[in-house]
Amino acid sequence: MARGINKVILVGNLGQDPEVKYMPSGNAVTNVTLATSDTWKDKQTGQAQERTEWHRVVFFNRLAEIAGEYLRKGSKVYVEGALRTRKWQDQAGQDRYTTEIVASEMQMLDGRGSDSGMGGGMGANAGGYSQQPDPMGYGQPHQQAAPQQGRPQQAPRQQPQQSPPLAPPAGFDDFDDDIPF
Amino acid sequence: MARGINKVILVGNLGQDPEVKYMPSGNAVTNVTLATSDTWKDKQTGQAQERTEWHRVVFFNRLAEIAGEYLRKGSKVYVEGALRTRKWQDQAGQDRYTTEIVASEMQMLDGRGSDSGMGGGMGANAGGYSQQPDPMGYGQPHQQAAPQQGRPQQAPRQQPQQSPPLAPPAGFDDFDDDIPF
Amino acid sequence: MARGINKVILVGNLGQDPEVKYMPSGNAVTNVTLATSDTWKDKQTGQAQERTEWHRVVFFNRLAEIAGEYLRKGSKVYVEGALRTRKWQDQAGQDRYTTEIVASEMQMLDGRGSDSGMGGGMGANAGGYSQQPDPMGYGQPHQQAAPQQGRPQQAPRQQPQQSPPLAPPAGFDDFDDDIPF
Amino acid sequence: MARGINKVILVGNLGQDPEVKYMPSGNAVTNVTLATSDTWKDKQTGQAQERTEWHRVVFFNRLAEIAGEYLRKGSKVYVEGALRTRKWQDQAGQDRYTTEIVASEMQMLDGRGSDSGMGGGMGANAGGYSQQPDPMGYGQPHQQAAPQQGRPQQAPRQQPQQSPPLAPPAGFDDFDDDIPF
DNA sequence: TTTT
DNA sequence: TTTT
Repeated sequence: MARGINKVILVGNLGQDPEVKYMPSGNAVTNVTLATSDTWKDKQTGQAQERTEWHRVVFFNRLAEIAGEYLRKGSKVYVEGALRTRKWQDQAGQDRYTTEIVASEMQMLDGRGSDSGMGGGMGANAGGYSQQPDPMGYGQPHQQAAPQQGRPQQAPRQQPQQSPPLAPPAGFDDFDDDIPF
Repeated sequence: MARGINKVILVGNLGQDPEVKYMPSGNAVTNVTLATSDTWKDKQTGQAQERTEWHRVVFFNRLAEIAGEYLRKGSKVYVEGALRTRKWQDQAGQDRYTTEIVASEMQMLDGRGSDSGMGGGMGANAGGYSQQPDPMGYGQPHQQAAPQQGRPQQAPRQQPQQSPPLAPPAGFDDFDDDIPF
Repeated sequence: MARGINKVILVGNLGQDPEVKYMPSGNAVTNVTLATSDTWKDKQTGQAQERTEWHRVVFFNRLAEIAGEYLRKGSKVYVEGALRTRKWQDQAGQDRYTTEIVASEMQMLDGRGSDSGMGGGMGANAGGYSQQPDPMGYGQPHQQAAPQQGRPQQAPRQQPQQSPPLAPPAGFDDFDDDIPF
Repeated sequence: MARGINKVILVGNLGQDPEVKYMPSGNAVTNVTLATSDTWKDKQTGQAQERTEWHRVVFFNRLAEIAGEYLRKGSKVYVEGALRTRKWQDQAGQDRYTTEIVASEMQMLDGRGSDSGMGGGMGANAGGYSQQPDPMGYGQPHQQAAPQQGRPQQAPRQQPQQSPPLAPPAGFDDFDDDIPF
């Protein structure tokens, strides 16, 4: 249950191909960066100005697998999620904070980046939490095929501490591992 | 799964106490009307103007029970949901349409209308589809107690056709009944 | 100023080309219908099911002109706006209600339907209310060229009462006309 | 104009009283921290868990003055805005990043924290960008009275660089100053 | 009436 | 640092 509302809605383009990793539990975690931009005319000079905002978006579980399979650099995507700021330590041992959007819904808005039959226009909810009783079995091929190949038999090590560590949102998924964040 | 995004976010006050009904399957359906308003100054006269918009909101299942128990006339509430336009026939047999917001999330924003310990600030997701593994067992007392008392042993008749009939969103819940809409 | 929040976010496809009309004041009003859909598997039969929701969206002023120029049947579009239910009389003089989304922001999500250089990805705010000091002068060509051609010299008559009449949102724009709704 | 959508919707409580500052241009900038939280039951232990998310929200111009006047520690508030990540240098000269929500709309949801007649339920748009022709002249008393008292005759110095510097969103307001961010 |  |  939530006290308060923490909601983010983004429509933007991926800056890079998604990075898919697997938790020791086998659950997928996919990170992407999404660009949105504003353009305006400078009042003084009349020059066109542009500022691009880069958003770190993280997908978990089934949504992570769908994102990893269907999104590519340049893909235009709708993302809905929640803000989460993670604390981590840099090389010097200093506290650092990174703010991300933990995605709960994703929808591709173009056909690029899709070498499958899914094409632009698919939609997906956070793994296992769809409002639909059975969202057309998206997860099946992923849970059986894709992850089987991509998932290392040996649980991957936690990344070294100088980079922001993976971190599932509390109570968001079914990780058995006890990962502080 | 969804193609496209259909999202409504409302913060408003209830015009009346909630109306709770039960489907033949025993699932709860709660209807409320929510007011939002705009005020502005008339350009000509400088007079303050106000327009109130009334929104029909419908809750299903567990969320319907929570809404029925904790909301009251005047309650301030956050509602998130989707638009759905239902077709029905008036007395003359003419097609009529009613647009409602099918709520997927609700959050009380004040303590009024709550004679329980829940108070303002609680949050609830659409029944059974919470992103939390177990959202503190809200449904339990409701599914066991409240509905048991309120739910008629005999399935209630469908309302007469001159009023907009109840209608669950397709694929939204686990009704076994085949209700067209 | 608003009391409460009345917000709609849609991503969908146009069912038809936009219908652009002009108010007696010369301000544009554009209506489109937007489709969003849900698909799911029937629990009993395992059959794929689909339900399409049709949304009436109305744009005013500059946004109406941009929508009329760049959107076409099939266009995928992001729309943000507010719900408004209008009352009107049918042929029999009976009160009828129509719920629409009054758009305050629009963004094309594909290149189709655009025979201009604007392409997919443009964004536009409600006429005159952009957060940007000068949103790149979108309105200029429209306010000067397009409307000049499309706008009748004689103000068009209000539609006959059997169809839902045009109606700007209260306090939303700068109409001098006094149109009840 | 925007390419893409960058939207945040929060409902939460202020962790502290707002901090109001004034730019050299005289424009107000108000910072608040907003708490949202999730609670859930641990799957293993059945223990209730809670995680609070803290959001940095920044208001500019007229909205900053309204926020500074009416919000207080503990106030429940609705905020709509956009994500912006600012780059700044810490004492060691290292690049640091801070993500904030630049508010474009704010609405008080309770009466606490308000010693004025405005009470809970008021709404306000980003200064000067309201969709209403004249949102009841909110800014007037603030622009004339409140800021006059609170605003130093001498423009305040930019904060030392070890703390994240003030930074208006690009193209968001009418600052003449050239502040990099 | 759209879309995949 | 809030809130319930």
